[in-house]
Amino acid sequence: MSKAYNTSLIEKKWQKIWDEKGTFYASEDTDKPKYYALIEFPYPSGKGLHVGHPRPYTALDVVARKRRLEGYNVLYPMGWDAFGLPTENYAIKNKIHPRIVTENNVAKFKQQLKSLGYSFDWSREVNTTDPEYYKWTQWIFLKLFEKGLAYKQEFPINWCTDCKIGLANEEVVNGACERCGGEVVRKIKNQWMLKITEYAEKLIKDLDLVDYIDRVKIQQTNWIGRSEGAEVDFEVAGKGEKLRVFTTRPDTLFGATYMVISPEHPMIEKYKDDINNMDSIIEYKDMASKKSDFERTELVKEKTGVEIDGLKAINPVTGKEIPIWISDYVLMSYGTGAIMAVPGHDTRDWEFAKKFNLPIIEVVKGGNVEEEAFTDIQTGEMINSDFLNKLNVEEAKKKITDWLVEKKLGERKINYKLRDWVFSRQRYWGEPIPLVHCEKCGWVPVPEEDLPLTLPEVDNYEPTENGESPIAKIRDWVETTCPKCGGKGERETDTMPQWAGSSWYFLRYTDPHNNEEFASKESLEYWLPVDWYNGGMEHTTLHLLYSRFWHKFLYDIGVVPVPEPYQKRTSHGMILGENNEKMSKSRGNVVNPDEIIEDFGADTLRMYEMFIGDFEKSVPWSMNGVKGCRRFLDKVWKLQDMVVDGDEYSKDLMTNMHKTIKKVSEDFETLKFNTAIAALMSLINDFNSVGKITRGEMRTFLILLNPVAPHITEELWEILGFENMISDQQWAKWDEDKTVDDEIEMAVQVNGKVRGTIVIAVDANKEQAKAKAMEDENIMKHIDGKTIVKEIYVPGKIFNIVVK
RNA sequence: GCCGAAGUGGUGGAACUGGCAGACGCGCCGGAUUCAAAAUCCGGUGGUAGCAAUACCGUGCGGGUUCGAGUCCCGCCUUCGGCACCA
Repeated sequence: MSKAYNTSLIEKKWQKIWDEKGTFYASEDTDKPKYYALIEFPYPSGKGLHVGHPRPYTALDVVARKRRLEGYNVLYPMGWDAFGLPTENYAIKNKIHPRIVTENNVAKFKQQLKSLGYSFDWSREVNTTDPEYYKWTQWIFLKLFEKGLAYKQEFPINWCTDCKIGLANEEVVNGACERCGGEVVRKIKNQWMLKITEYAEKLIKDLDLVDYIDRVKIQQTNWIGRSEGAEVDFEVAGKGEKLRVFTTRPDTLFGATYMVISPEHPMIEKYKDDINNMDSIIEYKDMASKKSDFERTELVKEKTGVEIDGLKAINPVTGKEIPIWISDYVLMSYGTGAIMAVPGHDTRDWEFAKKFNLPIIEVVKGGNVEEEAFTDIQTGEMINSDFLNKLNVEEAKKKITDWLVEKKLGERKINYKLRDWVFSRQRYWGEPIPLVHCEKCGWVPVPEEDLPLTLPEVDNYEPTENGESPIAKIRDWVETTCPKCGGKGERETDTMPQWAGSSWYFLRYTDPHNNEEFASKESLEYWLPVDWYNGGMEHTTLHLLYSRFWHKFLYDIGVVPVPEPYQKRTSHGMILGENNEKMSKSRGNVVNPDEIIEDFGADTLRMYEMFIGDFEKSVPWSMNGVKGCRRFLDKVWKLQDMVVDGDEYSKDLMTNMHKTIKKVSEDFETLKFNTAIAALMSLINDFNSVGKITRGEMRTFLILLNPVAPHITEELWEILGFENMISDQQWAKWDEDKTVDDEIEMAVQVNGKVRGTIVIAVDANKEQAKAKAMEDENIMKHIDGKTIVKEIYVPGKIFNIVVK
């Protein structure tokens, strides 16, 4: 009889062996094909590991372990994305240095991850807050600066009027400060920006080069939001000045009955002396400035706006004077900050025109513009549009654009929704931006040999009264000499956003201890691109896009060898509480992974998270489900008493063995971990009904289960005296011919309803199937007395008899 | 409001390319074992009717295409993720 299945003993034992032997270190053997598997490195929060973390980690651990058995040199690294707001806020509250907070959190996370038995190469651990790491984050920033992709621009931040600090969007709740409830307004700051828009086209086009799940590609494409259209100049009456708009519908120009500019548009300031209702304009501006962009979107159902009294524009094709309004639905950050309003054919303009009683002109026939805007571009025909009349929308677009270009009234233009990346934070816990401002030379980079520019010590991590980062108070750090002219200079006191360190960490993993370069050319050549990157859907538009941008930039300056960083991108669903709500302390539905490991073992937790449901969907936690997985592993443990001699598969189990190898092998590749495990469960049920298994069957079974449950399988491998360790073996192979049964059960339908089943050879023909079917009483009953009008026979699938 | 995704038994989910809906697990019911319980093992388990064979109904709702629809098409509803009213 076997010993009891003692999870904590077995799991600690193997974790120690793997650690000591360096079993999962990526080897230096570069003759082997490489495989680079990557998961999003965690933010080490003070709460410790969440049961959501192991889901993606286990999934790619399964892939990594399988790849090793398939003969690949695998890199599966782990690190810490450790700069960030929660740590900083914790530091402020508890007056502990964020570095110490980070160290503690990392230690806790690391211990927890180790207890799950992941095959990470811990020798390559990186930490974004380590000066030896952020030295290179700063270096990349300087390269961007050097190439003109970093620039300063005025950009609004969320400003809490009570705390007098800038807030992240997340900290603004219903227009109020999350911590003090104070009023939040938009305050303009001069900020560092990165020109991601310069890469907009490439970021869309090169999606063709990679294998991302469709919804990731779609979301990225939509986020970048390319649209073709035209910029058109409208003259401001009597001012000799042009007001430029972007439109995707230049064909509707004859229907433009008014203009709307953003409340922040510079024209307002410029012509303030000509504007008669400046008071109401300023009032409206103030109101708009109190809304975050998100609130402008969410709360503003009813259109609001104010007409500028004193300025008029001239429609360039009709020559008519039209009014100019301001409204917060027009944003300074998209297009030109001004629009031509065509209420007949744009829904927002229509609502606005109805509310303020502005004229609506129909220029595309097909709808009823008194009832609603007609926005169809497929079916309409131009009317009321002079030389465009009778054309369809597509033709009209082309003709008017040519006309505008010819008359120098406008030009073709491709616009993107994507905005440049605001790269400044007025915070302590981030990478210092390595620039010095000199009166004479302007912004000057810190020389490369002086990197890393490390964070100075401060007494207090709170931002200053005027919204500057706390490091602005450390005068002897701020005051320095200009690296260029040697004169007086001041350091930039803004730090980088959390996204910076995570935009290139996968490059550092390839050569994490390099002091000369962020990674050697050879390492990059060998390991890139990442073969499989899994992460959350919530990172699709920010992190994933930012890191692709940085990577493409590095490619363009010749320091990385491939144009795209990640060959394949997949995404996992969230794990919710048992009550189907997001896990959170306040909801009292948090599950602690340590307790699951303690009570059931790491293998059970790993297996449960893979079995819990569709990997790509969010799914509620279930304690009973955990028990079920433990029950399965108990059955696996008992198999050792059923093993009999024989390297071959027995006749009874032959087809099942080959089927299961195929199923598990394929499902692990396509994120269908749940059905792979279901197949292994079925197989063990078959083992139990046969009552004994050969060593050959057991061997294969352990190899198939190993990626999911590595500890118990290594232990059984050892107990049964198989050679070496499982991690030295080869992945199981299947024989396609042996995966199919000779005979199958086929459903027979009459008029599309199943009336019986027949057992026939897989390759039986229609006549044979029909003969069998006619033997079936119930089938005959439904055919009797009727005429057969059609027989549909799909070999191996179905036999359907249509009768009348 | 916009972008993306998803709705299947009591429950988590399965279902290849349009081909027996509910694999596998949980729960529940019955039985074995036990002084008893837990654990374990065996059997059953979508709904309605029927002793049964079987019949009808059934994949969010309403239509449609097809010999055949969870799967495809049109129109809705609900839930989740993301957001920058994107002209």
